[in-house]
Amino acid sequence: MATIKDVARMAGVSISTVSKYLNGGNVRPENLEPIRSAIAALDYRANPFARCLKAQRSRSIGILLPNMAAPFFGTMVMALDTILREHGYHSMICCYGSSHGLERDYFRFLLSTGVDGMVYVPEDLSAEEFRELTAQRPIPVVQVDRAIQGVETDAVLVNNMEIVYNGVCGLLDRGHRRVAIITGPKSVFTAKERLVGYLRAMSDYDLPYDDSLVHSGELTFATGYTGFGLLMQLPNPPTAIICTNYDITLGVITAAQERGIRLPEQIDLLGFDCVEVCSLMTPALPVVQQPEQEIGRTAAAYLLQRLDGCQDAPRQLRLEARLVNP
Amino acid sequence: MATIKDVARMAGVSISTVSKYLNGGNVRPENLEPIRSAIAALDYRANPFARCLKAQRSRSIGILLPNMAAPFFGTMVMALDTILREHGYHSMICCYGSSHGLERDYFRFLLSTGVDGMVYVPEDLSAEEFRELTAQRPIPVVQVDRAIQGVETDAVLVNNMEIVYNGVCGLLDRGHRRVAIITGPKSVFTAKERLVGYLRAMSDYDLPYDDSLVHSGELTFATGYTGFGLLMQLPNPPTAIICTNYDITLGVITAAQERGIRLPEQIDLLGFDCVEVCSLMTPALPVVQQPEQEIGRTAAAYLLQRLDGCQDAPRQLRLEARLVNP
DNA sequence: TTGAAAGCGATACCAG
DNA sequence: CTGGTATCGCTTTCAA
Repeated sequence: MATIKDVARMAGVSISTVSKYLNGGNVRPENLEPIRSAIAALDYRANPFARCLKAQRSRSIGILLPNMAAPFFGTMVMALDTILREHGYHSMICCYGSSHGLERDYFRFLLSTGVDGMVYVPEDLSAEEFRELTAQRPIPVVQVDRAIQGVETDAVLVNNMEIVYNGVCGLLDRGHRRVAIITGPKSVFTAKERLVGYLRAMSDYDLPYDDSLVHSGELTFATGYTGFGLLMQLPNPPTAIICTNYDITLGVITAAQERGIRLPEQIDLLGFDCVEVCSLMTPALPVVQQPEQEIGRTAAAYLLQRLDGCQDAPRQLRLEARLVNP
Repeated sequence: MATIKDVARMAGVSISTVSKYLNGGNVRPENLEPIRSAIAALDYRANPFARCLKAQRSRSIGILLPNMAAPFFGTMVMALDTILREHGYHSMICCYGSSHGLERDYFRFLLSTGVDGMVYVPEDLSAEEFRELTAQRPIPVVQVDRAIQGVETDAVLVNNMEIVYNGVCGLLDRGHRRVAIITGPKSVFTAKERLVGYLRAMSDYDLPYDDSLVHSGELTFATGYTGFGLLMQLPNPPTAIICTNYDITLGVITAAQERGIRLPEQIDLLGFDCVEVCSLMTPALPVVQQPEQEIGRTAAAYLLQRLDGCQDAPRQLRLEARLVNP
């Protein structure tokens, strides 16, 4: 690879002049052409490491999330990445999956990689751990989809409580009285909020809390699949179920089909995130759709503002999910 | 951030000694402890840019693909990334979407970023352009899912032709005679191969080629959706349709539902990639499932071997897709 | 405007 | 084994 030195030599000017040219400084007109052609001839490209070493910034953003094979996150990340790129940043994506040690490791890793900022979907980190991790190198972080209680950063969230409340009310209005919920671990922010929405709706309809109707586990297909089985075994099984993420919904639908239970005739269902699937069932199943793209775009905008020096108080935005096929 | 200099000073040794300690060299036992505690006290972490500048390698891999919100690519990338990471590499993911200028731009960008190797799902680059792009900085590239004709790199592909051939034969065996295909642009490697599989099956069953049964467009929902409409308007519409990717399949199913056409009773369908959806339809629709994880893992393995200095002739592997719900 | 020179932080050679 | 030093490629003073 050609270096700036080669360009300087070939153009017959000094290194500094080339550097100035490269960085938009003023260069005597008669020097312009030689520099330009030298760059072209040598196909010169600045070494990014040398540049970052000097500049102390990488123009890269860390993105840390559980899983990007899930359409929700995949779509969100694409939107995020597009905006960041338009502004000269590129992203380093890390997925910690369900392995909890990884979340902390990757957080460390991204920091050590020299990212200028971070978009973070937290799952298992405490406020204290977060602070400890970020103490060394304070960079702007935007929390997305979930927020660690007690950590004050920009956050782009969704109105989980309300949307589930509305969804459950819909089921109750249709006459259901035994409505179950299959949801993620209580430690996960979104799972907790969605559970609250469910509980509040049940309570508003004067239905007593029934522990056997609340099934929580990992945010996986298996949780939905086995959860459905367990609910069906109850002496008094539910007549409707609400799921709180993509994989759980798929698990439930699959389990129902395998048992020959027809949705929504025999068991009513409110799905989450998997609009493609729910909309294609006959009849279409109601499902919560989150504004993935808007989430990504907003997170990008917030982060870019911070990178631009914005010092406003941390903002916490709630975007609206909507009910499809209600 | 603390530098190696700070550590050296605090530990009372020279910079070189610290460096040696860091890189697994031999250090006098009594120096070990001071160095260790200095590192801990200062929370020292090597500056990645300085390190890369010196080492002339970044330990990062570029991943260039059309779209990672698609489950096929999302899953593939997750598997790929996991393996790479286990071997000390991290990945830089770029999606060029449907915007063709981007493919070349991002290729350039990834190269300029200093990646040590690349995993590449090509779409619009010619062999010549590819060679031109890679000429400057020769790094190992593994082509995945698709391969540019005339470019000799490792490639991990799928048996597109055979699987579609088998799928179409299945439809023909069930008595269908008018089988249509909705597929991607002929310029896309996989679309072309899948089309060949279709044509060959039709020809093997002595069915004359009918241009109106072959609909090709972008690999999008819209193509499937409108393609279905067009096919239905034919004076003599098909009785079965084969789709050749995720979005197209979704588009077709949606269009069918909106028109109240029942699958597979009225129109038989062979889907592609969207196993979640097809398996949950009643009855389940046959669908081609690709070994996403294996593709990712194999690509990673190939690349790691090259990074390790392997100079064998380029390998081209065909993994087997399979028919689900046949 | 230009160019010499001092770093940025880490590695590796080589003499001690 | 240790530590001084040159070097990686680039940016940025600072004099001229």
